Amino acid sequence: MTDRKQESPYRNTRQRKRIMELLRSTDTHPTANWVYDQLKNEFPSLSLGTIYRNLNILQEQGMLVRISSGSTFDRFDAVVEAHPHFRCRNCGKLYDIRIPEQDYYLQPGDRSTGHLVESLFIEYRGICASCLEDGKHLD
Amino acid sequence: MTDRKQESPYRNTRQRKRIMELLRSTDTHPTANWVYDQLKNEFPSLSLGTIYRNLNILQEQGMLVRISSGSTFDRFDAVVEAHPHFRCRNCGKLYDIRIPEQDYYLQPGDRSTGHLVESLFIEYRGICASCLEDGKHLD
DNA sequence: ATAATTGCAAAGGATTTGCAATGCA
DNA sequence: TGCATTGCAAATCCTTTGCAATTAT
Repeated sequence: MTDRKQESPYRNTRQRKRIMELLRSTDTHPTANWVYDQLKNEFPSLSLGTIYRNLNILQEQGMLVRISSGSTFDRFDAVVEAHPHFRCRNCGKLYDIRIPEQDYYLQPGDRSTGHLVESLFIEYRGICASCLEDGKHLD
Repeated sequence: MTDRKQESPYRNTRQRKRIMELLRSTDTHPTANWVYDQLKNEFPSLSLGTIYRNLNILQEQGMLVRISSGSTFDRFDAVVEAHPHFRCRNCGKLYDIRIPEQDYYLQPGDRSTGHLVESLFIEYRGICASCLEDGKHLD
């Protein structure tokens, strides 16, 4: 492995740095608007557009993950490693679930996490058979 | 078990019936707009509002499931039973994965489904510990 | 008949974008 | 200095909603 300098066109602005720090400091899966509220005192002329642009860039860089929150606004998570979430259908909160991998598949009715599991949603992500076939993913 | 008549305030309009039929006839997890496009010839004065209202009602009735599609528009699935999905990061398509429950846990790199698995997203849904505690979910 | 449902159009809320000014590298 | 980034405001996109007319039960 040769070590070569990573050429990234991205810059490290104060705004971007603080957005990332903020997301790393919490496990509440904030919304873009929450991030904006937290930082607008620090940057009086901050705009929501800047928040969104940065969240998208940071996601592109793999620094954070976008969690689409059923039909309303998105949430962002600085914990990139795969881990299960729990969403409460009553209050809407989104929790991290930290359990060993072999215990990932909790059954409906399970309360071992303190939360009452009613249903499970699983989504794999990657490259589909069709795109693999014609190498379209190399575009 | 006494059998009593189910009192539902809902009506069975032609529009709702066709929306449901359409969703049952496909496994492409259509968007609201796709449904609208399919039906507007059949109902020349159909409106998107009607589609959305019906999708919400059908979801309420448990006839279909809303799948929030990372940051863009939602998709709907008439297969209500829990089953894993696969989302292609290249073409954006959403696939059903039909495998036995004990095989749910595919590892990154797995190609047993034909698709290349890169990551796994797991979300449980139910009532969180805090809501359970104060019975808030009974509201 | 009564109340759910429709079509229409306008409102809403989250996110994106064009552009001139700004500030990292 | 050059170009990514910012702030601002307007634009977009998906979804919801108010209202009067229609229709299922």
